[in-house]
Amino acid sequence: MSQAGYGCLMAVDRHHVLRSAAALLTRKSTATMDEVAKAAGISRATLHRHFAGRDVLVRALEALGIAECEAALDAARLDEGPARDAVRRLVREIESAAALLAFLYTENQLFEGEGQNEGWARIDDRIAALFRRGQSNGEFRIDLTPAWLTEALYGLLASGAWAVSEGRVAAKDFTYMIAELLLGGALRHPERNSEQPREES
Amino acid sequence: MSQAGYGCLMAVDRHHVLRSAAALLTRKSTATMDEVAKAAGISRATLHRHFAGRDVLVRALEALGIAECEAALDAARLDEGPARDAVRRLVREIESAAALLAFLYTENQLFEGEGQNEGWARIDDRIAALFRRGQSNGEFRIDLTPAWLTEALYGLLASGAWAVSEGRVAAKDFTYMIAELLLGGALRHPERNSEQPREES
DNA sequence: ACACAATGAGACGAGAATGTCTCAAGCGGG
DNA sequence: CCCGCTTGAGACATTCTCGTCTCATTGTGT
Repeated sequence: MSQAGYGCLMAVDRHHVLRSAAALLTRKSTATMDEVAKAAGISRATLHRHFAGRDVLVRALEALGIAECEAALDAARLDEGPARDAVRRLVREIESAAALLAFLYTENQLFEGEGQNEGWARIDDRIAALFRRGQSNGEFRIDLTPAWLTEALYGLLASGAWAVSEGRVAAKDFTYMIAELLLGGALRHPERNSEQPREES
Repeated sequence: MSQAGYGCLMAVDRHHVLRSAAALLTRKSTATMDEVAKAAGISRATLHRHFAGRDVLVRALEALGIAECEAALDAARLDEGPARDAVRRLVREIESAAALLAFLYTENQLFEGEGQNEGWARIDDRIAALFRRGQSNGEFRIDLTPAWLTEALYGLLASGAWAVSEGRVAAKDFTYMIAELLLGGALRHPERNSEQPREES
């Protein structure tokens, strides 16, 4: 039983369903199971065969988001080089998961008592450690706590994802705007060379 | 008919109900009308007598949020003095409405087609104009668009409100952390005197 | 004391979403 | 070719929330 071999028999693969669900729920967090099924191109019955209920689906999305986040954290090599560059790498690596993150970030408000997945605590710790490293370095200011900087990063990712999805900012500017605002803020700093508009490849 | 005279007869005042609803819906955006009523200390029947339906309640909350936002914008005197100080005044004035704003900010994602209240457009314009003024001034960097800075302010307000409500950051640091991160970013700037931790009275 | 307005409690049906079930059809492998 | 697995479509009961209704109670002003 249970699709042990990921062969060709599985016409609908969990991953494709999850991606579709993430894309839909990001835009409309109250979407029906029927809408989720239609968005994935499968029937509601099949959706239920793979995810026994809405909460199971959301938990699976949470696991996906955590996995993508940790993959981004690994790829960003947070403990190498200047902390500011690590932050830029992190934002770039996490961009593709930002919409899903935005959904989960607001959805977590609903879990209230149930206690959230411990994966988030691990991710929080790794990001906070990066900011702490930057503070020890002397790169980052010490009057903003690592916890708040982590929280602010989440907020900016969510804002950026929404702003992009509604066309208020260009998708190509996503990484640059988030990273530069988080690092440098809105103020102009004459002595820093933060004036090249895009070009971050 | 219909309580034309806002006298002493109104035992339950709309404002108290709206504040309770805002506080509850900020934490649990899918709260039931029954939960909203209990949170306000009234019965569901009475709640329905004042707000004919859930959408009416949300619209009233939206109107309240817009009103508080515009009051904060007025009180902050955005066009006086340096733009950076105007931003600090704005964050301070808007702090009391931040939780409500956070709820409405995410709720607006659901309105999809219906077109959002024009009040938000006015508020967006006023805030964006502040950032534009700072850019013309030379105070703010020009590689971050006013639209994105406005969006980022919303995101940071929401993050801050949630972080405070969950105890991840201290409520007394709310204004300082949001304003300073938005203005100065995470990087340390040796030549600027941004190192006094609190003290913003 | 009386009348009236507002509230609280609860019943009731409508509607939507969910979870489960059955049955027919498609499709690949033995 | 036939078998078995998976899917799609739909029916069905259940649950939840909503909106409306009624009725008893409270409290206030005259």
